[in-house]
Formats: sequence, structure tokens, C-alpha cells
Amino acid sequence: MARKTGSHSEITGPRIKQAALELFARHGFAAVTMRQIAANVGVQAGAIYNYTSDKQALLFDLLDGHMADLLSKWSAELVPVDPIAALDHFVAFHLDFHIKRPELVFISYMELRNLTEVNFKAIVEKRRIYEKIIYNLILSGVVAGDFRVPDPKITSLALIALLTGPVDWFREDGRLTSDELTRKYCALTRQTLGVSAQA
Amino acid sequence: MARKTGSHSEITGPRIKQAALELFARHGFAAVTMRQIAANVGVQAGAIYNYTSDKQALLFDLLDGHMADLLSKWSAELVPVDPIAALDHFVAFHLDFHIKRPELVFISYMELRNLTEVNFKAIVEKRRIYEKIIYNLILSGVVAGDFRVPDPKITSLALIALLTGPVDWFREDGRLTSDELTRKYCALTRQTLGVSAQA
DNA sequence: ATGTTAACTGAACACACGTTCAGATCAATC
DNA sequence: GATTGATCTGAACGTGTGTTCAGTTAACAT
Repeated sequence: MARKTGSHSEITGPRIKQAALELFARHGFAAVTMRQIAANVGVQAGAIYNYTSDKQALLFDLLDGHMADLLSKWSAELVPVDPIAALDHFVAFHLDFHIKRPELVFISYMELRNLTEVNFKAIVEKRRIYEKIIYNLILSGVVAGDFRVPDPKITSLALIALLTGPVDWFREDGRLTSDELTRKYCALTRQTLGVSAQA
Repeated sequence: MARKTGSHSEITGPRIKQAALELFARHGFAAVTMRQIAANVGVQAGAIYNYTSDKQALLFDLLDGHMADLLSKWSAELVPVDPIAALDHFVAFHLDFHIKRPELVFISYMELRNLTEVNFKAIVEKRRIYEKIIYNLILSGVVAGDFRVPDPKITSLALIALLTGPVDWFREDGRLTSDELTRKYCALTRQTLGVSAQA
């Protein structure tokens, strides 16, 4: 009945998402038009509506997919029991995941306000879950006596800000390799959490 | 000739800037219309053009004024020679300045891309100057042997990210007073820069 | 070769945008 | 009280917006 092989839909669909992502990141959701997205794919604006219900859904699917990806990838990780080793593991994971997706990270921070209330709450809930992960990680280190921090809750928020910062300036072809970046940020993070200096 | 006292221009002008600031921060530059700004002031859209050449100038004046304010206020500070004391001083200054202006901080990060190239370069140059301040501060502490950091350049960027984070979540009527926030972030910053634990 | 249908075009829709400007308004001056 | 000029209104302008949809195209099944 329906044609399968060579179907354009399996190509055009992802290309629309990719074009939307790049344009939203560069110009902002409100400044991007459906015609711009279509032009980037090589199609007319009307064709986009075969793949998304409206412009809002285009944004939400990007953000929700990003957060779902983050949480599921962390769930698949094997995390050491020792708090210091677990911290290093988290730092490496967080940096790697975020550095590979600068556009998604950017619009996840910037374009939340362009979501409808329902969509907004869905994203914020996923973000809350992620913040809880690092909070628990810090707490277990404090309890174990490995970390010494002024305030676990604040420190967890500060740590996320600290660890997400490189997204703004890190370039794969820059002065640092991603391995060096990870090493330096592991050291920086240990100091921030008051891990006594050794090993 | 011209009326002076009771002139509306001295009231309407600042009110337009204020309304633009609030709306840009809440909805984003591209999503805000001149009619919305005018409505917030209680005026018709055309009246705005008595106070600004166009929408772009409205944004630029906000951002440029913000950065000029930041640099001039820092220049007016009396900074201790001792690196650790200077660091504490900077942390307190940075937190205080940024926490009092959450909307300006927000749009200074978000709306840079909506500036024309000329306006963009003007803002980035002022930002570069500010980054240099904290970089030099770290460097002098490293040279003096007070700080121990994996990489001064990276640390300076990480520190700005760390210290600007509270803008996203700090509330004057929240769990912490701004004094407590400053104390906790001074401690956190000292640890991040590897200041040996004492005093 | 024919029929079917997913995929897309191109034009249209109602509406909103930034900006302009002739004219109304009114506080300050003479 | 008449004049002046800064301040603002209200309507208009050209253009662009998200979205819809009847109709065209082309890849598949038969």
C-alpha cells in the first residue's frame, strides 16, 4: 500500500528537527520563521506540518528529547560507590554529554519561557530530577566525610553552573582536548567540594 | 521656549527603558512588540520613537549601560592588595552587583545575538575587560602562592560561571540573606582556588 | 500500465509586525 | 489670553507571520 524504501519522510523529518535546532540556537525561537526552517531543508513551509503539529511542538520535542536523553544516559552509567570516584565519574559524564550538544544545552536554558505552561512544567520536572542526582551525590560525600562544603543545596546548584560553563567556550579544536578539560574540571570540582588535597 | 517642570519626557523615557527591560527578560527581545512596551507605559507605540531611534537601540542601550555600570562601579572600589582578601572583595562585589539586576544579567547573556555586529562587538569588548579583571586577580594569587589552580584561564571563566549562577535562583525573600550567600560563596570560591584551609 | 497514496507545492488566509507622520493636546512662556 | 513647541495619538504603510489546503508529483504495489 504505502511505499517504504526511499521514502523521503525518514529523511525530511530528522532534517527539519536539525534545522530547527540550529536556527533556534543561533537566532532564538521567536526570531526563527517556519519558512527559514523549510528553506534550510530545501522544502516549502507547508511541508513541515507533515512532521509536527505546530512551531511550539518543534521546540518542545527538541527540549524534551534532550532531557530524556540526559536522564536515560545517566541511568545507563555504572557509578562507583566511593563518593570521590563517583564525583569524578559525574563530572566526566556531565562535561562529555553537554559539550557534545552545545545547541541543545543553549536552547534548554534560553527557550524555556517560550514553552506553554504544560510543556514548561514537563521540562522543569526532568531538570529537577537531574539536579537531585548531583545533590544526592554531594550529600553522600559529606556524610562519608569526603566532602566539606558550606551548604550542600547551594553547592549542588553552583556545581551545575560551574560544570555547564564550558559549553559556552569549549571548542573541540581549541587549546584543550576534551580529556584535558575533564581532568582540569575534576581537579577544580574536588577543590570546590573541599576534598582534602592528595592522590 | 520649551517647558521644563512637569515635562513628561523625564518620566516616560525611563519608564520605556524599564518596561522594555522587563519584557525582554520575560519573553525575549524578538518576542516583544513595540505595542506591548507602549502598553506597559500607558502610551501609544508611536510615542516610543520620541525616546529611541528603533527597537535595536532600545536593546543596545540597556546592555551597554549595564556593562558600563559594571565596569565603572568596579573602578570605584578599593581593592585590598592581599590576593585572598581581594578575592573575597571581588566575590562580594560580583554577587551584589549581579543579584540586584537579574533582568539585565539575563538579557546580557541571552540577547547578545540580537545585536547588530557593531553593537555586538561593543558589548563583547566590555565583557572582555571584566573577564580580564578576575583573570589578573587569580594570576596574582597564584604568583603569590596563595592560590593553587589547574589552569588560571579556565579557572577565571569557571569562576564567573560559578559566581553568576545565583542570579538564576537567588531570591531576596528566600532561605538565604544576601549576606549569607556572600559568605558561602566566599568559602566556596576559596576552595575552588585551592586556598589552604584556615582563618 | 494502472491505481494508490505519501510527500510536497504554491497560493491564500487573517493577523501582527516595526515604523512613520499629520494632526491633536496641553503645560509653559510671553 | 495668545503663542509656542514638546509630547502624544491614531491611523496608515508595506511587509512578514503561522497555518491551512486543494492540487501536483512521484514512488510504490498490483
